[in-house]
Amino acid sequence: MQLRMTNQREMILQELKKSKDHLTADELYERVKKKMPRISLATVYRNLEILSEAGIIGKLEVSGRQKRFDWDTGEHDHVHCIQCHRVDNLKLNRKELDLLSGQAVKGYRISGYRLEFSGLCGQCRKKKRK
Amino acid sequence: MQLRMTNQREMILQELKKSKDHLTADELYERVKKKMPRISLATVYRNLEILSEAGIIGKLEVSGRQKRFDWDTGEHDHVHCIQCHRVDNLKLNRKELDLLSGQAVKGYRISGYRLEFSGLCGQCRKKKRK
DNA sequence: ATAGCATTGGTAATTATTCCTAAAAAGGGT
DNA sequence: ACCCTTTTTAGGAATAATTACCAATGCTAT
Repeated sequence: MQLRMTNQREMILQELKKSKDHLTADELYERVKKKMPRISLATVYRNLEILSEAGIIGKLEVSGRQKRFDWDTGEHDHVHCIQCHRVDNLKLNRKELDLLSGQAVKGYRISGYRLEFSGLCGQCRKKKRK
Repeated sequence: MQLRMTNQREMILQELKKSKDHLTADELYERVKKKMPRISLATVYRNLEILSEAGIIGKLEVSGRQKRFDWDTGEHDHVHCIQCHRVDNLKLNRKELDLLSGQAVKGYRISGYRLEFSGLCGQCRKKKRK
C-alpha cells in the first residue's frame, strides 16, 4: 500500500503545521473546509489516522477525551489545561524515565511511556482572577 | 449533597474491589448484573462518576479509550498492555517528577501529572510466542 | 487507453457516555 | 411507625466522537 500525497491529505497536513496547535479532527475539518469546501469529515479522520500511522504526524490521546494531532513527531511530553483542554508540548529531560523503559515491569515488556502534566494554562489563570 | 450508600452503589464498589482489576463501566455492569439483574447501565456510569468524584475510587483515563476505574486511590502510576488493553498499577519513586510538579511550566500552574507506561503484558507475550 | 489499486465524499453504523423523567428508596424528624 | 424532602433509580432517548461502508473518481504504470 503506497501512500499518495493527495490534495486533501496535503491540505490537512499543511493546516495542522500552520496552526502549530494540537487540533482535533473536527477543528481541522473546519479549517480545511474553508479552502476545500467539499472535503468530507471522514476524509479528515481517515487521513489523520493514516498520517500518524506513517509517522508523519503524532497522535495524542489525552485523558479520555477527543484525540488531538501533533505536527511535532519528536520525542516529547505534554501539558494540558484542565479548564480549556488545550495541549502544549514540553521538552523535558527524560533520562530517569528512560532507565525504566525497555526493562520488564510487572511482567510487561515496556515499549514506551507517556508523561502528561495537567494544570491551568496562562489564559485560564487570567480569566479566573477576574 | 450527602452521599447515600444504596444497594447498587455498594454492589458496584464491592465488585470493583473484588476483581482487583481496572474495569470499565460495562465490564462492571456485566458483573453486577449477575447479582442484581435489574440494575441499569446508567446507574453504573453514574455511580462510578460519583464515587470517583468523592475520592472513594480512582478514575483512569487511559490513552483515548474507555475509562477504567481503580479500587486503589493511593498515588501511583500505570502500565497498560498495547494488545489486550489491561491496566496494572505501578508503585514508582516519583521524586524526580515531583520536583517539576507545582512549578509553572510554559505558563501553566501544574496541579498533577500522569505517567503511563505501555507494552506487552505477560499473557500477551506468551500468546505471541506460539 | 486500460487495468488495478488508493482515495474520496456521503451517509449509516457503532461505541461510549450522558441526559431525561417518572417512580422508588433513604434518611431524618416527629 | 408515618410523613416529608431529597437522592437515587431504571429504562430509554439523545449525544458525541469515530469508524465502516460503498459507489464513484483519480493516479500510475504498463
